[in-house]
Amino acid sequence: MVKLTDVAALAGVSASAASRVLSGDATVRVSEATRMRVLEAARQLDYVPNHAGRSLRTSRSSTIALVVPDVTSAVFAELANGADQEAASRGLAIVLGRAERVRDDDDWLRRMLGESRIDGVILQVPEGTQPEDLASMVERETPIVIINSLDDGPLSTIVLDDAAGISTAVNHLHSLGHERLGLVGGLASNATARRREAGFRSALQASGLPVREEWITRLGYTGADGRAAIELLEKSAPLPTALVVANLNAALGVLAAIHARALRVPSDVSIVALHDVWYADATWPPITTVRMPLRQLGAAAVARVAEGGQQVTHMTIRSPEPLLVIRQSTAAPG
Amino acid sequence: MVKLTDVAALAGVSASAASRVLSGDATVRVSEATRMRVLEAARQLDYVPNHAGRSLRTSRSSTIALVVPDVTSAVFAELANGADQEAASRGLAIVLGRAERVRDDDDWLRRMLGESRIDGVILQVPEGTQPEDLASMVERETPIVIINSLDDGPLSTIVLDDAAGISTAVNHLHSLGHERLGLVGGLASNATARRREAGFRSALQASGLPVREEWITRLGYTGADGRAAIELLEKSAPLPTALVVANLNAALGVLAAIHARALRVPSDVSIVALHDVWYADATWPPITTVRMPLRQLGAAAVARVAEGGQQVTHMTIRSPEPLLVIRQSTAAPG
DNA sequence: TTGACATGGTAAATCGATTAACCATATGGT
DNA sequence: ACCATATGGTTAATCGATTTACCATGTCAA
Repeated sequence: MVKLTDVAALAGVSASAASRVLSGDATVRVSEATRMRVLEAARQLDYVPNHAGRSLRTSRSSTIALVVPDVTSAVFAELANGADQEAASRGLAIVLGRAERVRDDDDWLRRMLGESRIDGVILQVPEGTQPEDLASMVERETPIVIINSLDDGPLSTIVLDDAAGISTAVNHLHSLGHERLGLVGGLASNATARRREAGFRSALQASGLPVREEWITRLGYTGADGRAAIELLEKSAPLPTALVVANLNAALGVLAAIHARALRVPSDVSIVALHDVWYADATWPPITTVRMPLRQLGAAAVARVAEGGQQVTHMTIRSPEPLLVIRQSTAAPG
Repeated sequence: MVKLTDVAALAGVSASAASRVLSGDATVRVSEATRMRVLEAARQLDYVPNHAGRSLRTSRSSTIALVVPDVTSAVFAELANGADQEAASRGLAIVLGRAERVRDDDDWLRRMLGESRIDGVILQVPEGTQPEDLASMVERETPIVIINSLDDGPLSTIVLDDAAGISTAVNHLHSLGHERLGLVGGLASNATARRREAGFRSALQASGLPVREEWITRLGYTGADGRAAIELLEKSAPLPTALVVANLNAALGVLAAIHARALRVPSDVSIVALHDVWYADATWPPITTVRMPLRQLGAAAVARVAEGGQQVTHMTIRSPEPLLVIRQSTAAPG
């Protein structure tokens, strides 16, 4: 590997001068000619600074960890794209971590931090994690931001405007003429799920519709949870004419369970799900969804971590607004 | 952060001695008492070696990159689990890379290698990548293994036994009484897709069934590709009574397209898809799949990269054998 | 008693990049 | 003419861990 001294030698300057030129140090004092020779030498030798050397000296790794419960959740793709882009524009690298490993005691995150491989962390905690579970992270001086889950507490947080998303879904159904709406929600222990449920309730009230407790389930976000939700709702017949599903994965299960009962979507039941993901368009019928500003969430999280800062902030991403993507799972009732 | 000299000081030895003790150097010569003092000091101070320091000195980062075209493909989850586990047992870290970034010219991989942040690479190339596209990686001294795609060429490869997987699917359908089988395959430019198609042809022949070219599509692995495949097959009516779908994502599209035509699964058409993923169980009907040894593939890839070695090897993971997971998308014809 | 070897360590160099602290020469103002 | 200040650099220290090359003592055999 070619190193800084090789570049300096070729350019006929000291390593020190080369370093300052290459890092774009504004306070550097070199003649334009020298500058050019250094840059040209670096280009010619295809110089890439050694990360260990730089990182050791500066004690910064220019790397932040993005830790999510499930990388394979399609919701994650857009989040990661936003994060990537923001990181690239700041010269940061992102390493992906899978939150499972943060829970077991092999304790990936703590090791990465201890080894100084990571300057900061964006953490989406798994469903059901309580603020107390994060206590051990609070003392660290490392910037941490919790996304998409808690919206207060001793760590900085960034969340989506879940209530607005659900409200968009409710308004769509109401404008189609539905008056009997149910919610297939996440676990009550989950802060996101609570925000979505609160949004559901207030959207119904705003529309002058009744809130029927027996039409609200809180079983979780997986496909199996969605299926179970239909079983549960069935017990308190009659079913609502439309369902807001708080997560697209659950919506797959909901759809399957409805098919299994030989009901039709949307003629018997309309469905709107939160989060717009490729397979919303690959089901039958394709599912109407509400698209959330996940890309912006990712970018904001990187920005927040990169800027470090000691004070704890709580932020909600409201822009762009939740976008209704109408497909074929919603129609007028009856 | 506590460093080696802190530990050494507390234990009353030199940094040199502490280093050897902590790294478990077999050739070290220290008294048992000293050893214990060092270990105890490290424990007490909660010492974690600084990665940059170590990496700079040893010029190894103990990190390998796992680069896949789509982290959000559920197929990836198991692969990553196998890789993680093997890596952990070897004291290696894995960073996830998204292959999109390897293609654009910001050239993540080359930077990571240039910066010496990575000792080796496990690379799943995107559909349609040709051996020539990888030429620039060949010269590198860094260990690279290509997984799940090419099965020969100048770089080491590891693949699944795709033919055996497809064969398992064909045998299942044949044993149910199907004789008119179609294949919804991947792009012809894709090596995996070619292996699957070859497996399909030879399995049909082995079963004494005819190969009908008009029942073989090669449109790709996405949900939309699956939908398009049905449109294409439709033109050469009559449809086969059963379809082997080379990828579960495409199977979602196939299922949707079949529903859209008011045909029934499995009574009109049976479907088996390759790869067993959560949403196979969340569709209607739940899809019969063939589960492949992805975990073993991930582990083998890590092992191969970790062992470095200069000679190029080509390997196929055949164990455990492809496993048929019967759900409700397959039944006897008619 | 002396040389050889084992025992239990230590000192110092090294990896590559950054940066604080200098230094020589030129230029300008008074 | 001479001090002050630019200009255009260079030297050397430093980050933390590893590793090569040593160095005291102690022990044992001849």
